[in-house]
Amino acid sequence: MYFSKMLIPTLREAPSDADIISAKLMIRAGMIRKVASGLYEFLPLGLRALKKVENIIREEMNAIDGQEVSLPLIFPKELWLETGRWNVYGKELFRLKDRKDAEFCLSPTAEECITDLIRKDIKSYKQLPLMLYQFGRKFRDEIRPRFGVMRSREFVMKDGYSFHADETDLEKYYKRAFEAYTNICERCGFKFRAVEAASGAIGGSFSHEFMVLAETGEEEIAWCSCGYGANTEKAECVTCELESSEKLDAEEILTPGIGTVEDVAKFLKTDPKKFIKTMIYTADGKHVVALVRGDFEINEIKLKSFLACEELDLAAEKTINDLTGAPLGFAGPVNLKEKVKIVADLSVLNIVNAVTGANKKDYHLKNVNINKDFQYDAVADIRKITYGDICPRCKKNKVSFSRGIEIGHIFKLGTKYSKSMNASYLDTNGKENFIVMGCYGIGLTRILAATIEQSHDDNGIIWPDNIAPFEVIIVAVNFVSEKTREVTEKIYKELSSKGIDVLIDDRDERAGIKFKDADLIGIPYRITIGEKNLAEGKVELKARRDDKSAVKLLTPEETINEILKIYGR
RNA sequence: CGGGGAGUAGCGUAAUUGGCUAUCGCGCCUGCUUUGGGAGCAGGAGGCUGCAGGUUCAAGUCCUGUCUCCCCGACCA
Repeated sequence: MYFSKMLIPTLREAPSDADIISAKLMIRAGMIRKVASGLYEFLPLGLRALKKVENIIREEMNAIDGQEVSLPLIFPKELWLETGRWNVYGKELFRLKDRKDAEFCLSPTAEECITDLIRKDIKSYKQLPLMLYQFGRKFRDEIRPRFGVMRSREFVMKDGYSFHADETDLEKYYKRAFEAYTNICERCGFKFRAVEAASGAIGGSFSHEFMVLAETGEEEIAWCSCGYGANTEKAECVTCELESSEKLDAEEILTPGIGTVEDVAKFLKTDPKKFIKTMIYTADGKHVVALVRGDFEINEIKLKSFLACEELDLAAEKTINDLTGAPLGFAGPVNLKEKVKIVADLSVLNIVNAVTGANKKDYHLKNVNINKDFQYDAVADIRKITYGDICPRCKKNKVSFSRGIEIGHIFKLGTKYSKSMNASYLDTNGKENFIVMGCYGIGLTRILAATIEQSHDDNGIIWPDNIAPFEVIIVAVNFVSEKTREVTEKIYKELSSKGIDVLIDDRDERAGIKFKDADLIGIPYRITIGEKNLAEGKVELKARRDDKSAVKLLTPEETINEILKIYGR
């Protein structure tokens, strides 16, 4: 492939609205262009890299008996009503109408469609297990698209769905899928971690996220050297130790205009750990009180999943007034139980002589004790894990935190979709059972961005060997020279015949420009052919990841062999 | 959804209290000279200043509306 014939519009400067390094570099390298907020065009170089990723994923999916299919991008509302997700999915769902006013949505994921497909064609245990997957555009109307292709409104994803006779078989397959995802991450050259995760709008009992470790990641993960790892949305929290002091009698204290835990603690010269923080929520229209220790925070995702509600929001100030009889900042659990459901976090169970709001303007209570001064309806792990927390698995080490980019997410769905959509099969006894499902997603466009976040320098992208748009770039310093041309063509032909993707920079440009562009677009290996070295029968070979000094002077034959060895061809 | 900022050539940008033919760099085209880490000289093409109204002798600049983009916030009682 000749550089001069390809559309690779590199830029010296990134557009001013590009917000992270990977977006800047992808645009500067001529891989993508922005069309509108969260919408991008893929140019030849970008698409080539995307296809490399696609092939790796395809190989791994085929290796776990996946079969590739292609589902529509537009789904009818009816399917989404069956599972209730037409309403649950909310504003993120792109909706549209046809000329007859029938409603549709653009695919953000395809559980409904695939379940509809198999319920029509799977009737017997003999047809199970089965795994179908596809590569496709996905659409999500993000609140705030940003970070280039990392959080865009249209993106490319591989989504796979497996179907099983029972949980045991799903369990077995889930492990294989986990391995396949691990392989994909390794083949893409990622530093990554697979962690337990909350399953969100997809649902199901259990899920793992594959996180590429990067400071710019939007997700936070908690992990321990014992092997435990979880998204902080999901990470379990251990119970706090019981305090042994004697329980005193509750007492009202004046705290004029002081509402936040921090301020009251300072005012009373006590520790936020002695506080029971009272958070009032509205869950699907009903009020709920959540209690948590003063120095901790409520994990709304845990709370939401505990309450099994669809919408959860902090209550409006007026609601707080009506419910507690006091303004924001003075709510407490005492005398609230009759009015509202109270869910206590594990962390409040063992506080003795706690401080809480008094449900009275400018007053707090001290020496409040659970079961003595107030009751609760339920207790659950509903707080956010935080610095200093002990690992919930080994219960020995303190957990560590890292930031990550979620590139893949696999779920044990169980019968969530097969039940609501009535997808069943007959077992060996002729008895009808719901099909047990798993689902496996991975974002291809996000993989590209994540790769660049993890692998770049001041000069540009540094592609890992496996997903580079080209594996080798030949910089012909002076392509007009007969000799240069001859050697270039020879190396090109030899490498191409072995399936190596080679880009020849044949442009009539100065060497400096060619080197800068080669570095910017990040091709892993560069062969430089110049007349001085050629007079000695030599060409240069340099890996993009090495610095300038690591150049090898080799004969064309040696160079070819070296490349073939690197790529194992 | 709330608050703030910004839209000028493919990219990055300038334009004083409203004032002359809308600036400069990169990129692009032509020619000459150069030729191993973003060359030099000369010449050239490219703009409905986001869009629609308004104020004015005069609008990139002021006003109104609208669209788009970016940033921050989205509540820890």
